[in-house]
Amino acid sequence: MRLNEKTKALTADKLSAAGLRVTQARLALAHLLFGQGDRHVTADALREEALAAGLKISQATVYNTLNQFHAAGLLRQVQVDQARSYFDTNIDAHHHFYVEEEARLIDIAAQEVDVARLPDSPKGYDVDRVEVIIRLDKSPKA
Amino acid sequence: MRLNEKTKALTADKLSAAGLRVTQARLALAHLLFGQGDRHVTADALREEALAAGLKISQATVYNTLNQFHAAGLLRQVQVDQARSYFDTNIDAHHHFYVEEEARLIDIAAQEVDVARLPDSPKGYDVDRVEVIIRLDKSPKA
DNA sequence: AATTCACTTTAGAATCATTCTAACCCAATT
DNA sequence: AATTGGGTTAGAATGATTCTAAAGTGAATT
Repeated sequence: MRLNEKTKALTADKLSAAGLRVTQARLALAHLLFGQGDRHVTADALREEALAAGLKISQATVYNTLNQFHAAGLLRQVQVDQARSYFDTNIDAHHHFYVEEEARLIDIAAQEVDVARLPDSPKGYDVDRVEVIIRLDKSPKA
Repeated sequence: MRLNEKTKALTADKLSAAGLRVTQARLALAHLLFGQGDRHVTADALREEALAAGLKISQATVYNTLNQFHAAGLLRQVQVDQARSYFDTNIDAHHHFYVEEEARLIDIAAQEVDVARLPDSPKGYDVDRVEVIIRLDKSPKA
C-alpha cells in the first residue's frame, strides 16, 4: 500500500468529513474501497485484499470499519444473499442485477429503471428507499 | 393440531403434486404454512408455532422442510435482512414492503407496482425475477 | 400382517458470518 | 511528554443454518 500524498489527503478528508477519526486502518481500507471506482465487497473479500496488499489488519477491524463506514453513509449495505452481506461503494440511488450462481452484483444506474407507480405506504410509515433487484440466471447454452 | 379430513386431503394433494412424500411432519408444517392465507415466516418462528401447536418437531426438520418446500416451488425465499431468511407462502409475482425496525414484511400485489422500464440483461444472462423492496421507516411522531 | 428399502426425522455437532469482550494501542489534546 | 478517549486486536461468543449418522416411517411387496 503506497499512497501518494494527494490521494492520502483526499481519503483523509473523506473520513474527516464523515466524522470519523483518521486512523491507519481506516485510511488503508478506505483507499482499497474508494480508490478504484464503484465496488461491491464482502467483509471477507476485503480482508483478503487487505492482506494481499500487505496490510496487517484483523477481521474484527474490517467488520468494524465496514459498519462504521456504512453508519457514516460512505457505504451502502446490500442484502441479496442469505449467506453474506455486500457493501457497495456506490451510495447514490441505483439498483442491482444479482447473479446468484456467481455471487456477483452488478450496478444498474437509477435512470435505467423506471418505477412508474408505487403503492401508498402503510399509515405511520415512510419510504426509506426503493430497491430493485433483478435476479439473473446464466442463459442455457444454445 | 386437529385437521379435518378434507383439509388434510387438500394438503396431502399439494405435497404429492409437488413430488414430496406425504409425511406427518410435512403435513403438519404445510398446514401451518398454507392453512391461513399468505404468510412470511422465519424458520425459528415456524418452529415456535409448531411447538405451541403441540407438535413434536425438531429444528432440523423445520429447516429441511422449508428448504424442500422452497425447492419444490411451494415457498419463496425472501432476503431482506442480514440476520435471517423469510419464507413467503405467496409464490405469485409480487413485491414487498419491509419494516426493518419491526423485522416485518408486507406483501405488495404485482399490479400495485409498475416497473415501466428495465435495462437489458448482460449478455449470457436471463432475468429470473424482478424484486422490488420498499424499505419503510416509522413516521416520526408529529 | 410382516418385510424391505428408500426416504425422513432427529439430536447434537459443525460451520460460517458476524459480533462481543477486555486488553492493548495510538491520535489528539494538554 | 503525559493524558485521555476512541481504535484495534485476538480470541471467544453468538446465532442462523447445515451436516452427520443413527433411528424412524411410508409405500410397496411378500
